[in-house]
Amino acid sequence: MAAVDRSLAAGLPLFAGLSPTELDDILREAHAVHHAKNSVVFEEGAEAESFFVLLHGHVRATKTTSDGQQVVVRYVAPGEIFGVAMAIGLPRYPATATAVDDSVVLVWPASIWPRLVEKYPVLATNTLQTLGSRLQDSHTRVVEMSTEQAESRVAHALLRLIRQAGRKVESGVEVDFPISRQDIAEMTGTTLHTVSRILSGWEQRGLIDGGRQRIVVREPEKLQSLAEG
Amino acid sequence: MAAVDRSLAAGLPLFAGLSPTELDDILREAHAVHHAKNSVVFEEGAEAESFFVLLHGHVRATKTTSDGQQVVVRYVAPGEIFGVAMAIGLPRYPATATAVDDSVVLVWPASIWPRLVEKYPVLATNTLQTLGSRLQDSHTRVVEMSTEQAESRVAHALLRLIRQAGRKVESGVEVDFPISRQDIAEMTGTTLHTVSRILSGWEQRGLIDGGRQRIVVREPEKLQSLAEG
DNA sequence: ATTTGAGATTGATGCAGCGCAAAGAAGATC
DNA sequence: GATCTTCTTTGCGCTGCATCAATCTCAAAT
Repeated sequence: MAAVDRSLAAGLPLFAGLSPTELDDILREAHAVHHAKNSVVFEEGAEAESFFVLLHGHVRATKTTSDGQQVVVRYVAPGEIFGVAMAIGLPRYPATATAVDDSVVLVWPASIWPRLVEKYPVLATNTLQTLGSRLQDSHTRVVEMSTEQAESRVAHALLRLIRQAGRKVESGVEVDFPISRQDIAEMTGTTLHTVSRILSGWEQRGLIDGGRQRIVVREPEKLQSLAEG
Repeated sequence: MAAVDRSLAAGLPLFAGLSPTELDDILREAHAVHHAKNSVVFEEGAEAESFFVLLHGHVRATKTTSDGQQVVVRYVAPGEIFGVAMAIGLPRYPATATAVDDSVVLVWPASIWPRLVEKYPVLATNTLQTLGSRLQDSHTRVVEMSTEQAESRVAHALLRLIRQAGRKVESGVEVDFPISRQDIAEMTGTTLHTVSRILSGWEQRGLIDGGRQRIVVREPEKLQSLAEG
């Protein structure tokens, strides 16, 4: 098992309130794993054998319906814990996690979670915060899908993407991992075609720059006003 | 402050793993409050001064958009913890909670949550489970709203309602609190009109019995097959 | 018993966005 | 550099559901 350096993990929200020694104790049980772009970290329905922290890269969580349609549940940003099925009492992963970029994750055996939490209860409270903000996000999405129409939903989704994973470039802010129109459709409950039309429109109006699996937002404020209808 | 009898709270998932003495210690800080039908327990955006456990009745959580549209986030069943803003790091309630029936809730000051969790870490892990299943529900809803059409979504919502709050009657299973077509519309992201048409159709086919703020499901299996498309 | 207001039904109309189709553009592979 | 694959664009017809509007019904209030 590869030893994991403390400096990689110090400062992550999950480990807030732990001393360096305690952190070392926790990291001793982990190992770092590299995932190539487009490789699957874990599959929906598989036994939840591990839980994870994303150190570098980006991971997409998706659910698939019985008739094969995919829905993007969320994107995991560096520093986040994910795959916590065990912590919430699920024996299996509820979604599929795919690296959308070359990524590095810390991996712990799920079986040690109860022991770890008993020893360091702050892990539970920190995870509670993470889960809480995910729940907020999910509810926000439900509200948006209930009340807004496609263009506003796509605008909101794009704004969220650049907030969580935006990289400054000369012309604006770019989503810093490869993302297709299909992905955005699966995030917003529309179709590839509708998203393509909407983004083309925005590009003509100079709000964004498009490209193959690339989006640069030039005018976040104008996008914001579109998002609000 | 009214003393709360241990027998009311023993056996609730939130308190799993606590001894009777520990439970008493926690209940000492709580008081029971009655809420009349249609009264508000807490309001979206208000300072999160308390957290709650529902002992009896039913509570609806809703969010309101800037333009005044309501969305039903979920219904709280007896035994559940709710209003846990503080535990997930929010200074304000993210939704409005309304008693849809005469209800009894236990109330704790939110300020004691950190101290309580420090003393009884199992509270955090139990809350983690609750939050996890809520997150699952919310994701399920996102998936349904992305991929299913109105009739399936209403069928799913109704099945969930009778599962979580169903009462056996001679002709089938009844949702055991008052629920309007408007409420169901707000749960499923459709309109009152669409829900009314759908339920009328089902009633003609003998799947359900309707009534003013009343729904009895006669044929859950047929509803299930509708839900699956 | 009457009133009143909230909830429910039902019809008519319009349109946002989906399904389908076909072609073009940009990387990936060899 | 040629081929292949994946992603994207764009046009068109169609339909599910929202929107608007009118009416009906029942339960609680007085």
